[in-house]
Amino acid sequence: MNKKNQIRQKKFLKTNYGEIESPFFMPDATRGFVKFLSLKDLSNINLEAVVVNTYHLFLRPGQSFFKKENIHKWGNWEIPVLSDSGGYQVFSLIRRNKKMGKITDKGAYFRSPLDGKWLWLTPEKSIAMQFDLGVDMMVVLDDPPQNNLKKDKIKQAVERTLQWARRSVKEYKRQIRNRRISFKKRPLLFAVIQGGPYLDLREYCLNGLKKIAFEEKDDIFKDWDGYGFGGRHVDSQGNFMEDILKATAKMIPNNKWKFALGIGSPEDIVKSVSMGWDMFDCVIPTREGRHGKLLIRKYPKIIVRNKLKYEVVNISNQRFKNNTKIIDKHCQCELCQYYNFSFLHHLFKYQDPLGMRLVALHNLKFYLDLMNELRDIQVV
RNA sequence: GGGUCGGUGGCAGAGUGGUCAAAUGCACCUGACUGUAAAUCAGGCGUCUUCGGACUUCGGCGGUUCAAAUCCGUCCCGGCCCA
Repeated sequence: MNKKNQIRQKKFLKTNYGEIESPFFMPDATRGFVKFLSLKDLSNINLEAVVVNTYHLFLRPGQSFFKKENIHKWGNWEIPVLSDSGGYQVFSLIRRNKKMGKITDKGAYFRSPLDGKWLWLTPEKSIAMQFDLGVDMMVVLDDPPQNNLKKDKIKQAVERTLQWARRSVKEYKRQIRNRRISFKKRPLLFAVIQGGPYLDLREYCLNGLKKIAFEEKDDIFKDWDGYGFGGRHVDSQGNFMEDILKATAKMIPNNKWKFALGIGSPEDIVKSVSMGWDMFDCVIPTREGRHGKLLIRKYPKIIVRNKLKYEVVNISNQRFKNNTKIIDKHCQCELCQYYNFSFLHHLFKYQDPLGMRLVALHNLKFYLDLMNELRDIQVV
């Protein structure tokens, strides 16, 4: 470790379901479960928190279901659960495909991909649903624009995000009051900073969010618990938008949690941690795992100047047919303990769910190990 | 032995004179995936290529035709029916 490196200040996020040390990674359990992975699988790799999705759980099993159940009891989640607001679906469903709905100042009007039914998602409904879910951390509904839109369109999305954030806080306070939740037991509330690739818009958005917090401040709501980086963090070529991520992290007060929504690839995470981002969630380890992309760490495990040594291989490639080596003899996951490249390749040639599960699990372990490592060093 | 239907690219299976290097599916090869409409999606899949094309293919051989996977003859092989 060179002299510029310094021991990172230990930070712990306190939730109703325990503390998590920063930085940490949460897999996406969008529909209330991490695809292909059981609670036992997840506990075997010491998973610390998950992200569920308000929109998807709204569709099924539905809000009324959660009037009687909560996500912890129902899904038997004994770790902190964060719910995303459905804001990303405003982007991924509606903004990317107009047939899927429309966005108005009132909220987002979705056509369900499940059965075609229409669903209004407003900032208020999103917050109320997140209370019904009984999660430990929640995010306000936001409007994430494509990065390549004209600046005035992105400004519009920022304005809408701000307006929605204010309505979200009001609903948050209303819910806390009605449910008589103590300040200590409250779910944490995250705002989302939009602004696309424009730093001045990001700054404008952050200032707007701070202003809302100031104006809405009372004995129930003191301030945002954290801020998320909204929208897309990669440009149209898929390059990580390092500068804007770095500048945005710098603007956020250090006593606030910095949530890098949807980030990202292992190297993007390493960079983001060095910028000060604390929290991450991403579908890469699980989705790409199911698609046969296997992350393999290289030894010795060192991270120098934000460079992480690892390789990503497609296990379906013919070259693995006869490779009977163990995948990573240092890895403690089920895949590396019991199987080899060749057998895994075989599982994928038959598209057996076992292969998909094993790789998703392995990749997730890769991410969790990486986060553990990043806790011990301040990467410069 | 007689009759009849059929033999198409790794497999299944379209096509029945030119628009056919030949639909489609599977298999195979490769790539993409970043707050999950994703066990999904995209591309390639005869040979060679200076990426413009060039060359060899639809059981074998031989014809007809300007032109044949497609029509005719014959042979080989397979299914079914009759002896």
